[in-house]
Amino acid sequence: MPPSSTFNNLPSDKQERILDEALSEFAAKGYARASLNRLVSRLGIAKGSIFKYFRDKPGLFSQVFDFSVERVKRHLRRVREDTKGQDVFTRLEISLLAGLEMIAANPRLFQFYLRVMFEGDVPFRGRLLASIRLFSHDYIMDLLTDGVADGQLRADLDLEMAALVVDATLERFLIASVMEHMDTGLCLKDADAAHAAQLAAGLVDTLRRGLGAES
Amino acid sequence: MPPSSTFNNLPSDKQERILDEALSEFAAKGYARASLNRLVSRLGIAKGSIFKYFRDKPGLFSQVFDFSVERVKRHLRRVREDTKGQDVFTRLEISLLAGLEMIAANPRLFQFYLRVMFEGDVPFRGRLLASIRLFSHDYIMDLLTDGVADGQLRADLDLEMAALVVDATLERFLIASVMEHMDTGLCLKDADAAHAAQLAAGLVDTLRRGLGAES
Amino acid sequence: MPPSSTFNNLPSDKQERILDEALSEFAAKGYARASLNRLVSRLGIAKGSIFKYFRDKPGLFSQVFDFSVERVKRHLRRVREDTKGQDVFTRLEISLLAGLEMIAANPRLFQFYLRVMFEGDVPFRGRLLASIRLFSHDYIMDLLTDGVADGQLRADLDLEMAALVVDATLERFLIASVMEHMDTGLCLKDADAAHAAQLAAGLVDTLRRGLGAES
Amino acid sequence: MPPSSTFNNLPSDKQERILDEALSEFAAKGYARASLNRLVSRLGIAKGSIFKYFRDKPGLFSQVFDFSVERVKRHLRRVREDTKGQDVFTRLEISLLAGLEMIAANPRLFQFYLRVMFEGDVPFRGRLLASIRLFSHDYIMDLLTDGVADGQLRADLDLEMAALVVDATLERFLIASVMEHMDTGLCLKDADAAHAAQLAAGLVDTLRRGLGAES
DNA sequence: TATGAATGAGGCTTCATTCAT
DNA sequence: CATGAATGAAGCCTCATTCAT
Repeated sequence: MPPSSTFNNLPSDKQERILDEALSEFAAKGYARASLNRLVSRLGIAKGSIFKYFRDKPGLFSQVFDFSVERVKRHLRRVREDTKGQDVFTRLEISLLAGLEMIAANPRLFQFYLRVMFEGDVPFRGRLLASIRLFSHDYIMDLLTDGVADGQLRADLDLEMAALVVDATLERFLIASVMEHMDTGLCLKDADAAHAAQLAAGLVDTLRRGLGAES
Repeated sequence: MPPSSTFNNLPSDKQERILDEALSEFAAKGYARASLNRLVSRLGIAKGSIFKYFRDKPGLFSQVFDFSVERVKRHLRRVREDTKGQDVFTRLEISLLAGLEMIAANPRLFQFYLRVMFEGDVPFRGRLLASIRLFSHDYIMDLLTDGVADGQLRADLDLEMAALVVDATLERFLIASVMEHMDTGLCLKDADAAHAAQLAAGLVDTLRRGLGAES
Repeated sequence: MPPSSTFNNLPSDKQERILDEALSEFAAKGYARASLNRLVSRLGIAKGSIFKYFRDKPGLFSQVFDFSVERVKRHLRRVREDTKGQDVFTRLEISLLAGLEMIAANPRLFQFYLRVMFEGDVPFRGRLLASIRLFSHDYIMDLLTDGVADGQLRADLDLEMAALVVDATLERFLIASVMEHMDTGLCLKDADAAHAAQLAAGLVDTLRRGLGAES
Repeated sequence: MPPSSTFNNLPSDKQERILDEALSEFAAKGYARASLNRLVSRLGIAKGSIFKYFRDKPGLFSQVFDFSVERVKRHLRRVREDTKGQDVFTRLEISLLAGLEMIAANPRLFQFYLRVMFEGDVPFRGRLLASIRLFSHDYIMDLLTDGVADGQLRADLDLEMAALVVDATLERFLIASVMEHMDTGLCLKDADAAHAAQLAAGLVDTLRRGLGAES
């Protein structure tokens, strides 16, 4: 369900402001407890407009999700471009650190993601989680393919399997790094960032030992 | 805040039924979205009764938490008793498997726990999480102390530190094992149980290498 | 509606405690908002008992009223006895001061009285107010009759009329003295007591000039 | 706390009808026992609307108070204008009679005021009473100032003190005149109105003797 | 007789959604 | 197109009263 043309015709900064404020609301309260009343009053727009734009609360939610995930994807795709040609494990490590930075810089996004995962009655839940996993898988698959082409990975590697391992490892790392700090509101503090970087390096090293070419 | 004497004077099967049904509601909907209306109508009791028993929605929640956690504790304490005298790492592995079995047998409990962790405005959140962590810490500390007495652990081991490592490792394992199956409603399927057991063995082996006595 | 025999058979200190605590509740919350739940829980008795004793919330209220007013009447009757033989205006002044003291000592009583006057749906309201006024009238009538017999009052005085005037004057004085202090919770402070006494003297003096014998 | 813009945008006759019906409810039942359910069903509007308009029960109450007091103030200010140039004591007497008439014409208003004074847990009680007292003080002060300018009052008069005396006297008179008729529902009957006017004249005469210029 | 568990009506409040202007 | 007033279901909670034990 795309947003209504009414919404698409809005000046794009207003579009962003609406989606951004909605992200804040969903991240703070989860899907069900998020209040469109609060949202429109913070935005200073009419309540009816939200329904014109997105038809529904589920519609808004879905849109916010796509918008937010797209922000992350854009950033990661750039990382992938910028590191083209480098060693595959270095690229993995840089990607992982980028993820950590994004979480630190904008915890709402990860909070939102966790809500989608753990709240029960979120609309489109299956679709949303699958969409994330798909991107994640493709992203890693890309890196690995490059790595094989450059001879940095064992030639006999089952790429699908390897992607699964890497994906799971990285995601679990991110979640774990967040979980240790749930008490303080899901926000990584600076001190921890350094520590996290060190851990990330170790993690990637482990992967290299498992998947890297022998030499 | 103990439950009111009104509740304590109830026949204990009714007590259990109420707490159990409430656990289901909280596990399914989280704190805020759990509906006391739904609960009482499922229980077939009057709305007022719940408030006589627990005073509050937070009061009910707190009680359900204590009740549920106590069930887990009782079970684990028995595991600890039953394995007394065995090798410390074997005991850790058995405990871990017991945890996995409990999750498989009664996913509501773990779901409830995750809700407490990830939902924002849960009452007593800090206290509740701390209470779990404390038990977890004490439980492992006990095993390790026995292990040191029996010479199964390095004599120079910093027990507090070791307990922290083991605790974190085990908890993360449980959470991870659940997260892989969130899509299907937080329930481990049989096939996965076998796989999980294998992983658990590997995990414990790693710990043995790190903490075990040299011989 | 007298209290049930069940209540009359109670040890009289328990009777008093129940009525006294009920007075507190009614004085603090008014009739409608007074909570029998709170009352029984403060008393530590079963909820059913209240209904056995007094049948109803109105029944309890009526009983509390009679009990409380009786306390005042007893006190004032004693004042009347103790001052027998003294000058009638002195007796009026002493009575007035006694009223002020009672208000200062136990504001709940007067608060309760004001609630009966100003709250809308109080049961038996008419009867209760009439009962107070009747006592008040008879009390003053008694003093005046003595005063006439002793030649302290003009012989041609219309006693009924005079009683009315005195009654209204005194009651208004009490209410006024309380109203000035409503903000502070209906309680006369010590400093004001002195002031009030002075005013009372002036008031009685005025009455003497209007009603007294010429000499 | 002003009423929400939602309310201000309503056609003003609807605004008045809502506030007026709410005044009736509060006057009849007091704050705590006033029922918004009853109110909305009498008004024939949806329950949610009241909360959009006033946010709260306290919010509605506060608004009703301001609205009602404003009506009184408007009327009294007009009296003050219309009598400009007349003798200060005449103006006081007219004002007092105007107050009596308003009470007779619309007893709900005074009943409401008494509820605020005597009910315990009324929100904003302090602020509301103070607001009345302030107006009252300023009103009288105005009359007295004019009186001094015109040489109708003793030149050496302490205006603040005199205002206090007049204010207290008039207010007490109003309350007393109402209290005598509480049994019949706070409504002055016609017969009493005549009597009250006579008393008012006497009262003002007393003030003149105390405060007036000597000649 | 005393108890206290059960009841359900009614209280205030929030919310997503609709629709006339 | 935007607005925002109206709606009413559903939420939590309190209370007086009843009745089986």
